Parts: sequence; structure tokens; C-alpha cells
Amino acid sequence: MTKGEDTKQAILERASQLASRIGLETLTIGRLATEMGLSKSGLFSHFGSKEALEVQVLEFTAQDYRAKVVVPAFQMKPGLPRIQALFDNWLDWVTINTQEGGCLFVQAATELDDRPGMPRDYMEKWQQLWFETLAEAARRAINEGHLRADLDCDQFAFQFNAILFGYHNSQRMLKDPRAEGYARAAIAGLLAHSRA
Amino acid sequence: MTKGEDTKQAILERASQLASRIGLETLTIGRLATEMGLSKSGLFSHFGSKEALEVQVLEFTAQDYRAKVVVPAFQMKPGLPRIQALFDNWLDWVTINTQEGGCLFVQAATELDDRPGMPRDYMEKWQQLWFETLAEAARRAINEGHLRADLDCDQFAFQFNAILFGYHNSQRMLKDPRAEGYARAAIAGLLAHSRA
DNA sequence: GCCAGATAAGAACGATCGTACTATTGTGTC
DNA sequence: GACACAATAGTACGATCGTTCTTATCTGGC
Repeated sequence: MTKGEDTKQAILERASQLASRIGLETLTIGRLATEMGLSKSGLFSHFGSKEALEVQVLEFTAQDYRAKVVVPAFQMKPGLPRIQALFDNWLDWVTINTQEGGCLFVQAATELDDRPGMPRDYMEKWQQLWFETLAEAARRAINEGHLRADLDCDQFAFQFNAILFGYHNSQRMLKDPRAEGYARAAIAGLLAHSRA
Repeated sequence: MTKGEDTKQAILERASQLASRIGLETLTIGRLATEMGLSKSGLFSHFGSKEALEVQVLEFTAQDYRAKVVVPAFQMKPGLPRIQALFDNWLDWVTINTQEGGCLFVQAATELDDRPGMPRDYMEKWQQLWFETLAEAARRAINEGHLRADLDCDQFAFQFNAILFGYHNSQRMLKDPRAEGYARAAIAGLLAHSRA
């Protein structure tokens, strides 16, 4: 990898961290440059515009998310183990993981929902993919005989995702130590009532 | 009500709308002044600081929320009718209602979670109150014999709230027309499995 | 070790931010 | 209707925003 590409990746990594805490809009070229020890224009020239930076931050984070949450889960056996892994990996991603400000996608989802533009377009596409991933995992669980055949997989994906959002809020805004327990119990309940 | 108090209320109403769309941070004194047909300094003098404005926007919205979501629900008979009303009223608040950018509290919760200060403090206090309100409604439902006696009311509040967040996201980011159906089904499921 | 091109820095731009001050206009009271 | 004071406007401030353009430094292939 060339030198320029190297620093660009480093910038995106730092930007992803920062954006998960303060948001994409509040993330500023000047501040990011200072934190990276670069000049404003030096950093800027890697992206060409603030909007392009935002999109690439989302892309970078999506790649990380795939590698740490989705791919390991799909290496598990299909069915309940895979679904449970999706949840566990996501919990690690949000809490233990690099994402010091929680999940950037949760942050960006509410920040971008009323702000048209390329970042919003990317975010919407990504979230559709995420829901499809969840629904697909549920479909495989039906095939395995783990979940009941008449389960609405889109409904399942909705509820699974809702628990993640609920956890993220209770964990980060309320700092409620019981949040993880609540989320685990909610997932367990969802799985129990979806069983064959 | 004096003249100054009158315009101040009008400012807060407009600010609440705007903030629900673009966020508290992006909400700007200059832009708000322009939209209100006031001068920047004229508007500013009502609040004294940006942070104070943000807090008062949250307070204003909380008052509205109470009047449109909580109070009408608690005028319903305790138990399931009241819980169902809390959900229905919230749906109206987010979709039909004045909140053109969705629920300001959902927006502010993710925006403020990593930003210390008085707005965050107020937001946290408010959300604790909201969870307590939900748990209290569940406790009353147990007393009425509508929900089972061993129900964990805090767990119930967590899951109820999670569904609201999930709906908010699917409705506003994905613009998924099935979002309301998913949310209604999820609430129905939660109530079914909490029944006596 | 030179040289082309990649990479970064520097300086400047108009715009807008929050805030402080002063001046003007409006309102309600006697 | 004059007067005290509330309400709003005007102006200016330093800081920072995203972006452009020009200049300097670094890197890798011959």
C-alpha cells in the first residue's frame, strides 16, 4: 500500500472513532487534522470534500463492521448459533470494541435521517443490507428447523434490530448497567417465541 | 402572558421543530432567528447562551410530550388500555403530530449521549422519568390483573422503549411503510407474553 | 543521486458560528 | 402623554467552518 493510502486509512480510522462520539456533522476537518497531526489542507486533499469524507468514513466503518460482526457470525453453524453470534458480536462491537462512542451506524442513522445527500443514501443502503442479513439468518434458521416455518423474517429482523437500538440508548445515555441483561433477555424472549 | 414571553414560546416551538430535524447542535441561533424574522441578537437575548436555549427547547418539548402522550394515556383506565394508549399516542406524536423531524428525544438521545453538559443532564433525567412512567404503567397493569405478577417491569419498559426506537429508525431512515405494522405486532407480542 | 509525481503544508477566501456591547424601538402604568 | 423598563435591533469580535490555490517536501524508479 502506498504512503498516501496508508495515511488515508489512518485518517478514516480516527474519523470513524471521532464520528461515533460526536457525529458526522460535528466531525470537522480542522479538528480531525489537529488530532492526526496534519494540516487542514493536507488532510482535505485526500477527500476533496467534506461530504466525500463522510461517505468514506461510513464505508470504512461498514468494512470493519462486516469483518467483526457479520463474517464471524456467518462462520458459525446456520440457525440459532449464527443468530446468537450476530447478537454477541454486535454487543462486543459496541462495548468492548474500537467504537469508543458506541455504534457509528446508530449515531448516523438518527443524524442523517432528515439530511438528504450522499451520506444519507449510503446509510440507507447499508441499513437495508443489514436488515436483509438479519432476515436471511432467520430464514436459514427456519430451514434448519430451529425457528418455526411461519415466522415473518422481516418482522424478526425489525425486532432484533430494535433491541440493539434500545440497548444502545440505555447503555450510552442512561449508562444503565442492567442494559446488557435487558437486551440479552429480550433476545432470548424473541428467540423463544420464534422457535419451532 | 407578556409580549416577550409570547415570542419566546414561539421561538421554542419553532426551535423544537427544527431540532427534531437537524439536531440540537446543528440548530443555529442565526438560522433560527432568520426563520422567526428576528435579529440574531434579539433572539439571543431571550436565552443568554446557546446551551440554555438547548435546555429550554428540551423542556418545551417535554411539556408538549407530556400533554400529548403521557397525560391522555393516564386518563385511560389503568392496565392494558393505558399501555396501549401510551403506544398509540407516541405513534401519533411521531408521525401525525407537530414533530416534523420525528421525535426530538430520539434524535437528542443519540446526539447528546457523548456530549457532557446541561442538555445531556436534562435529557438523561427526562429519559429516566420516561422509563419510570412505562414501568409504573406496567405495575398498574399487574395490579389490575392484566399482566402476570412476576413480570419484570423494568425489563418491560426496556422492550417497550426499544420498539419505539426501532420504529423511529425504520420509519425515518428506511421510510419503510411496513414499519408501523412491525411495531404494532411487536407491541402486541410483548403484551401477549406479559399477560397473566 | 536525479527527477517526476505523489503528498503535505501554507496562506487566504467568504461565510457563519456564539457572544458582548450599545442603541433603538416598543409596551404598559401613572 | 410622559416615563421606566422590557424587548428588539445593530454592530462588531475572534474563532472556526469548508474550500481553493500556490508552494514546499517527500518518495520511489531509473
